[in-house]
Amino acid sequence: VTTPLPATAWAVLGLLSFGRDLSGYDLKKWADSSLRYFYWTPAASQIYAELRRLEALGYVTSVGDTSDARNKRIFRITDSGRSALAHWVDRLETEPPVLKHHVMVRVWLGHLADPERLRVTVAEHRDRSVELAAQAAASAAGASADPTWELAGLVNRWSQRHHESEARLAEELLGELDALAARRAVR
Amino acid sequence: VTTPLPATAWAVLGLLSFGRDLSGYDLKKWADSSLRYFYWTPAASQIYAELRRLEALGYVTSVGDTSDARNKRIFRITDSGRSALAHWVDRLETEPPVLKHHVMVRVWLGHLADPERLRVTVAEHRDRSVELAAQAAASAAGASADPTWELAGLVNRWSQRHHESEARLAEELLGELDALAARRAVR
DNA sequence: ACTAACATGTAAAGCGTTACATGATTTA
DNA sequence: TAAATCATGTAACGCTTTACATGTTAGT
Repeated sequence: VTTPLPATAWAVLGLLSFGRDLSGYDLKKWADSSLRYFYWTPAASQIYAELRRLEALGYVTSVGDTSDARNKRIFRITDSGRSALAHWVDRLETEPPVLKHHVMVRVWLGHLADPERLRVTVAEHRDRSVELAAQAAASAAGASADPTWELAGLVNRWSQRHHESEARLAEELLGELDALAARRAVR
Repeated sequence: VTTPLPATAWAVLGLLSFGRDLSGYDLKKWADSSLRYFYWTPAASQIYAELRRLEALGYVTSVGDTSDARNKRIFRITDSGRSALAHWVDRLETEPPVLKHHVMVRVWLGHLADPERLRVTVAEHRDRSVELAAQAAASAAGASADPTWELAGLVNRWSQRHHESEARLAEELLGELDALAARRAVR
């Protein structure tokens, strides 16, 4: 029986399952440039908190690092951690994706809004999506052929397409907003 | 200056901005069948909590209802509430959408997973997306021509397309998973 | 010597959920 | 009259963030 843990804990453990030993600081940076595109990026303080919890569970250990001593604590996943993570991944009841689309909430309340400002909000969302798609594409390009990374590469490409799709939907919405404004101007 | 409030509070207030006076119970039901597709549906207990907060701020009042007395408290948005909500909607700095895709986290960790189970997980996500798209389409169909509801209708159609896109991306991913399995079988 | 970046953490507070409690109303 | 649904709420807990504290190391 696997300890019930929030998905974020498994995600942090997952970052350590790709064969590299990393510090909390490194994990935060890596999360910002990978996890971010399809899941979320936890605050640094939370990463450290999760690492403490994972260590208490015996899922990670801090290894006395050879090279870069500094102040760093380098973490490594344990066999027990890898096994627990594999069980979590293999669970068939998966939580549905969480989507909280603050932009769409505003559009939905558009009857209270200035149409021009609404337009700007949606256009900014489109631009943000284009940017995210490009970043995810860059991540995907840097993928290795190593079988450990093949699935991660698939997810990178999925992320790219997801954000491209968001941009496209935003663009369509802009068109509809304009059409609606035109109809209202006629009246 | 508008009181800083979580987006969920504005969403609840927003539900009351369409001209209907509703109880907490009704708000929960309506959120489940509309807000859900592009934002999120708060727990019933949170809706009641937000209503109390909104009432304390003077953004809603409970109106002595004529017809259906029961135990119900019917809430109505105040002028002050409508004005505060309009200011929030018109803010230009919009929080980016929050996406936590638990399915993709699992695919990303696919090197630890049973490929067949991974396939099932993705297929279930695709089916769920198809279902959500259909429900959002049903919501969109029931939209009125009333200008107050025009934007809401746009968001309904956006939601439909969004979930259709999710289904399509999942389908593509399934194809890539199969291709990957085939390549591995050859080796 | 100074600044920026590295690196780890604590404390407080807010958001949100689940589980539970309570009672009224409708339907069989 | 029993069950289902309506209807509102409380309590406890967990997740997550922000703001802050602290010290180190690298570059200029």
